Amino acid sequence: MATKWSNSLIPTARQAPADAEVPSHQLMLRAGMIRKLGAGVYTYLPLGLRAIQKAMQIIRQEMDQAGAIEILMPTFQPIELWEKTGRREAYGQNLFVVKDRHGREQALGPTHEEIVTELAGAYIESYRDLPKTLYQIQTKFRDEFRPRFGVLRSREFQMKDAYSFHLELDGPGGLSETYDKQYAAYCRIFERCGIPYEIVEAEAGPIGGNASHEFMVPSPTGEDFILKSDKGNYAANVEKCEIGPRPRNLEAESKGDLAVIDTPGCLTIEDVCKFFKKNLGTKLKTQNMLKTLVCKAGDTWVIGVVRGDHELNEAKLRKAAGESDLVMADEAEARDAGFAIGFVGPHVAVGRTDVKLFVDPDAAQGGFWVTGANAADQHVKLFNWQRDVIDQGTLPEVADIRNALDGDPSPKEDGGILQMTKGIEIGHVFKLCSKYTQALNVQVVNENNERINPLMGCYGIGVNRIIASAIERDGGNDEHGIIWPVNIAPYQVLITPIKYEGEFVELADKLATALEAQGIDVLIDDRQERPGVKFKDADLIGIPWRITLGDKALAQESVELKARNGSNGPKGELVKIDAVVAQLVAAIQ
RNA sequence: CGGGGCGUAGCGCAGCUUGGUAGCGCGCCACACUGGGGGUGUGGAGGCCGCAGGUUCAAAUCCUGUCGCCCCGACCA
Repeated sequence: MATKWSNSLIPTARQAPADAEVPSHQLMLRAGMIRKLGAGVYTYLPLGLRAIQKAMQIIRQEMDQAGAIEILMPTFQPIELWEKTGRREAYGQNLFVVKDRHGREQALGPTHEEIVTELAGAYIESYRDLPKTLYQIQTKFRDEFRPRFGVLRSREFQMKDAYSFHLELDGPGGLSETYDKQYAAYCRIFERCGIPYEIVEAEAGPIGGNASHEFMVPSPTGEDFILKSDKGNYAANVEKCEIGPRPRNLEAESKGDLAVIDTPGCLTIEDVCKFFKKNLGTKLKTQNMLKTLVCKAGDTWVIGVVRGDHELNEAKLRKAAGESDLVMADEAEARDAGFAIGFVGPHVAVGRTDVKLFVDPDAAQGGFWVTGANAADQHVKLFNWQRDVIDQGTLPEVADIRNALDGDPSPKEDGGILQMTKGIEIGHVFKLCSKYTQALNVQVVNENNERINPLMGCYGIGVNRIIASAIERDGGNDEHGIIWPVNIAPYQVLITPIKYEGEFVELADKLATALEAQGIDVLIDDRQERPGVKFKDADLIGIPWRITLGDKALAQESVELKARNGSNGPKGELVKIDAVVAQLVAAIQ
């Protein structure tokens, strides 16, 4: 049976709440798809639910096609598992932890690596059981520090997550094979959903290579930064993006003597620049300063130096230093170890055997650097690498350790230039290898009866984000409302009788029944509203095809057919009643 | 976590400075007119002014606390 508008719950609104900033959020609220219950928590009303279910159905079909098997794991998870893998710490505040009546802590799952690995440990015992790919679609919880943009960053959301288990990385049945299958399935899913996407390299983790990819919808409202070479042969997210070779010159001569300047309370680069302008009358640019960041790996201090206007990339520094456990140093601890946090300069490394010094090429230059004086409330100017560090017996290592920026050279070394855009992450595929099977001591026996940790892959899709991205995408909305891709639209056809009475009732029902017999879902606007109201609402909720029933067309035994995306003209077209079903079937399938 | 702001009807907002019986637009209900792009009129309903204390004859308004929400920043999927 076709849905009658009056029987559904579609609370459209003329105005969006003031706190809805981005188009998808505003339109989902105005179209009556969702209702906010609290920060980052939404009820899905009928239209929202239908859209999400359409996306889920496509995902299911493609997962099944790719050989994955659906299961459903608990949201409510023993905290011990999270402690064993170290992710309680790693997730930190983003992990929801609840106590039961006995005071035991449980996590509300933000993802399910621990749970699925435990499951595999219980039932997958032999290489004969491999490979195996399990997936689920369910609710995840993340205590986002700052939920925003409606459904794009919420605290409770729908995710498809798949996990695969393998004996080997390569070859038949290997992790790479399944990874490629999932990758291909993702492409089909997003194509069927009708959303434009780009695939970028993401931070790969322990085994390197192309071990992780993110699927991004290009959009100014995205929160992830993507860099693409203008040669079209490289794309990566900002955490991952390497930068091509850049000139360096550590040996440049100084332009004057090192001078200490009192800079009371100037803890940041910005502070120092303001101080120079205000108190010294000198215009100091951030790019003429050196930012010296103190990190720690085990007992070793690792200092990363980047230009004042650049950002340190921790993952790059970690790789350059060869220290997998490198993190930003605790401030108090660093102070105790002799680092004047806020006033650190690269020459702090001089004479210290417990410090490794790394410098980004853009910072490894001559010039008149202003940087910390390694004493509280003091900076120095005219810092010079050769004189103040190298001649003092410390050799800094030059390495790419900063985040890439628009205009940087491509790592492909083909003259390409990186360009920065923003995107919404809708999918992520990742080779986990044995991280979790080791942590949770899951083993299988191989052909030689040896016990080994199976390799894992994980593959996630943000279902809500598919819906929001479909609206955010180019052509996904206009000044009147949403424009759905046909495959994830809440309904494919909206029948709008100008008057819902008499022969129009019968005609609407007849067309709806005929369309539904062809597998097309239909919403009938049976409300006793003025035509203008119905048309405005139709545009707002964005159903791809609208059949308008009115006297004018009926006099010619016709109806009006209009595509929401304008593909059959701004006013649509007149179609004979007998022909409209066939025409829609052809257009939709 | 730092800075800023906001909580008054379903939504958008005014009222607060200078305390004196709570207002506007949209939406909602009834009736009439109207009837192909949010129409018009008349009449209505709807608020513990986030919550708790305090000051006062009197608090939406002033004070204190608290909770919630939002924005910017730092942090992070």
